[in-house]
Amino acid sequence: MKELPKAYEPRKYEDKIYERWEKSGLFNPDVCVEKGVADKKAKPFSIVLPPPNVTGTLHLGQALMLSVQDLLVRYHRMKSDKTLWVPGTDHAAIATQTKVEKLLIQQGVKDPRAELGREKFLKEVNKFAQESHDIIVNQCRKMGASLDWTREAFTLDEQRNLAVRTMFKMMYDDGLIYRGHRIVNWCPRCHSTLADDEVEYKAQAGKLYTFRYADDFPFAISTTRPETKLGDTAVAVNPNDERYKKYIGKVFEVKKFAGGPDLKIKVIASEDVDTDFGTGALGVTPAHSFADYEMAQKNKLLVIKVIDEDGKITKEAGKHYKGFTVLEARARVLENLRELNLLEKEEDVSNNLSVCYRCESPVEPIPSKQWFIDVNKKFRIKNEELRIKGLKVNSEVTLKQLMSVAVKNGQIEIIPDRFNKTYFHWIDNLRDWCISRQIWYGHQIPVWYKGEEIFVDVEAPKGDGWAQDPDTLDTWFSSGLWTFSTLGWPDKTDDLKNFHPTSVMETGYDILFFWVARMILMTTYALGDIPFEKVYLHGLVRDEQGRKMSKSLGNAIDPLDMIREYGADAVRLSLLIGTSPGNDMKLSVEKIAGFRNFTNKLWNICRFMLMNIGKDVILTPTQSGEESLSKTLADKWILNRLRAVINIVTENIEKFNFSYAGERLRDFTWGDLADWYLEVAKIEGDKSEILNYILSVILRLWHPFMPFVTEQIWQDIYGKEKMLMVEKWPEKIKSLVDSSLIGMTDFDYARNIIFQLRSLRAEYKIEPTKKINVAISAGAKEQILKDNKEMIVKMAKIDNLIIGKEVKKPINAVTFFEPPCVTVFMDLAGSVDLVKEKERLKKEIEQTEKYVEIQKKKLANKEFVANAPAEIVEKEQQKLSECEAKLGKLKNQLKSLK
RNA sequence: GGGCAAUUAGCUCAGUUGGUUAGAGCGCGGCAUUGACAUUGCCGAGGUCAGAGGUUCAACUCCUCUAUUGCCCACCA
Repeated sequence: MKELPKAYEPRKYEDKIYERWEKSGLFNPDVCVEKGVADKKAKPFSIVLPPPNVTGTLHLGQALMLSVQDLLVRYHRMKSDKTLWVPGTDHAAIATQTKVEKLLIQQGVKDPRAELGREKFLKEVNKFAQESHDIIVNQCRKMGASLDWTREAFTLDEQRNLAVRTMFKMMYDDGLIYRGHRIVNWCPRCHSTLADDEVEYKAQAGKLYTFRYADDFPFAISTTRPETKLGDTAVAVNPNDERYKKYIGKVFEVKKFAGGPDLKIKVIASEDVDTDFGTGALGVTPAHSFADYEMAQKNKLLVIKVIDEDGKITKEAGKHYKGFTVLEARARVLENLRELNLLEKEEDVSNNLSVCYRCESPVEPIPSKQWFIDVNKKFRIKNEELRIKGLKVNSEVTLKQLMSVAVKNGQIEIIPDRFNKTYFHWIDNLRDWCISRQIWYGHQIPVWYKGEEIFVDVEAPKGDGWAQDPDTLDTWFSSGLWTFSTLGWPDKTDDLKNFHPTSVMETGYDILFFWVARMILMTTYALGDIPFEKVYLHGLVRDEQGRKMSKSLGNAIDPLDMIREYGADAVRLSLLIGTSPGNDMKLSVEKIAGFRNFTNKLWNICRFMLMNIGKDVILTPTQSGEESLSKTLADKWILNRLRAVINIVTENIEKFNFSYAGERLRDFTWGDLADWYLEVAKIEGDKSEILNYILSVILRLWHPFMPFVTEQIWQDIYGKEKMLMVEKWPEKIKSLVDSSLIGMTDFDYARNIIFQLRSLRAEYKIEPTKKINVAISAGAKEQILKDNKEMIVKMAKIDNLIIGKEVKKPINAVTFFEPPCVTVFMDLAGSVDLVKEKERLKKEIEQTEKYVEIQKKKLANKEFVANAPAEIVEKEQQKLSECEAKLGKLKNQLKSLK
């Protein structure tokens, strides 16, 4: 029999183990079927990995996501499901391009895009992306992620590009994608549009200025952005506002506003105008505000663009302003207004500045011609195999409705469910999605122009003179296809048939809208099916003080450093235990170190068990027949505990309560098994079979949580032919013995006595040299003590135990000193605690009796039974029988105490 | 402005559909130790479960209000 080294050193084993796993091919479900690990007809279980961006290295958020998903995947693989976990990476358009631009600028290229041109620039980006990809993929391996690398995908590879083009064409033909001149969010630094949810808001101290357009303008307006007023074409007032009613419909001409352009200001009415804000009159700038644009549409106002794509003032604002930046222009407008004595008031206000979520530069709403997805347009459902409940083929729906139905009808379950509300709220407020981006890195829009002609198709048009739209698609457009594009769509592949819809989508709640919602949109539209059955949202990983981890704060924990120092298993446990879905978690190095201690503990538990199993026994993992293994009270006890823990762990993994499952398993392993059972085993001896059984069960239970150390132990014990990764998950045992049955409570009773005996020396200040005899009278429980006398004596570290009738002097818990021995007399049958216990039981019985009475009356009430829904009556009935059973149990307990 | 969540031991958090005496890890104090493990074991201190009301035989758990903190959405120019 082999022996394990004294301490577990993750670094020595992890890479080798991963290599063996990968080489075995068993990450691939097809190989599992081939090798008989999973049945061909087995239930499929599939997850598609949320693709990490190719912009950097693995961070803790991704470590968390890999831990959770690998836990699920390993669990299902061990349950013999046909289990697939598809890896991939995301090209992350703007993010990657921005990063490469920064790097090039650092290298001395002043304006990378202008200097290199599209082709050369993209070459640089691709080079960077490839390097970054290699790093991150390798880091996923370090975490132990059992991803099927043979199916790896990239959001920007050939297959995915085909999917994107196909999708674009489909939506275009359905009239869902259109090109329009609209107000869009524009980032002057990225030089691109942004989707609504790519805009973030930062609270800022600002100023609210109140001024008149001109001396002869009848009233003043208020604004925080005076520079945009160069493009005003109207003033909106509330139609009920007595002050301004008379002006509605009138047009005022303003000559050289603030030394700049001539304006024609029409006074219009709008219910949305708050009469109490500022002067109650709102300057309307149709070109640079979403709300104003809408008003302009309604009132047929001119749209004058005064800010351009560089964030500079256009010539429309006149020579006096042309070419200035927004901030410069603001100062200039104010200066002019002051000179003209038009500025009436300046107030400090806090307002929200819109910034780009990637580069944090201020975002400008500007009018621009872009591609949009229309979320409100009705179209006919054409999918032949429509699998969304509540919809019919050929009926008319909007994309919004599709997204909403799939969740509302319960086909997609979001965990935790409170995010349902957020999801629906988001859909309600959703506007058309601007999908074109003026960046180079991404899927180029499959649209070609020749003069006035437009051509939209999957492939480029034949013939000369066609030029493809230079813009690329929003990165979320391609990510939205991820669950099915990775499985081969638009081809009708076996993978698609077998593994779609996927079982679980596991990701952070921060991209519920960005990504999860878009996947639902794209999938329901393209396939007429849901993308996944369950959405499990994890929280953000924060530092000890609850701050976001970031490089600039210097509080970021690098998962790879942690893996090197404490092992991947410790990192995984620290991310899985003590966390709950949808809630942020705080992580510290100490916590990871704590779990490193546990991996080592498990190692040593196994090491010890191995030493006690006996050197000549050839071990094979066992799964059944444990009944015959229990010989002593302690055996019975530990097997009962083990059964309970198998059930708890299994049930809670199924319910996505990974933290609880792990905690209970740890409590069992450390508390029950190591601290108690193994100590007893030292005394009782001859435990080969039962230890072998327990060992093979706990290793399997732990494997999804900490795959490396468990696999290493497994192979050391059972040989390299056997791979724990594909061993069968322990069966749930349905007929679990009730915890109140003798096997459990009796050992707990004995354990209790041992606790008391152990503290005798301290309590009575007995010198270490003296021997202790204990005389116990314990009433009804005396038989237990007699049966387990030897074990108790040894565990309690006393010298002799005299039980029951053997006690000559009936004395209540006093000591009798008799050098060189000490005899302690204990009367446990009449201890104070028992009196308290009786009182407690009586009270409880009283309460329960009352309840039973009430319940009985309720159920005797014919009116209630006849009118209430059957479910409720049944539930009440159940409650009653439960309580009656409990009452019986309590009475028995009370009896046994007397 | 609208919404969501959190508030339990010094710290980080569990507490599974209301039901025995509210738990764990870390930290703290004490004791132990030569062969599984100092990356250890045992014992202990420490909680009016944020506050107030309500429902109930029974509330950390359900309801209402209040306070504090965090997040999301919208946005008033």
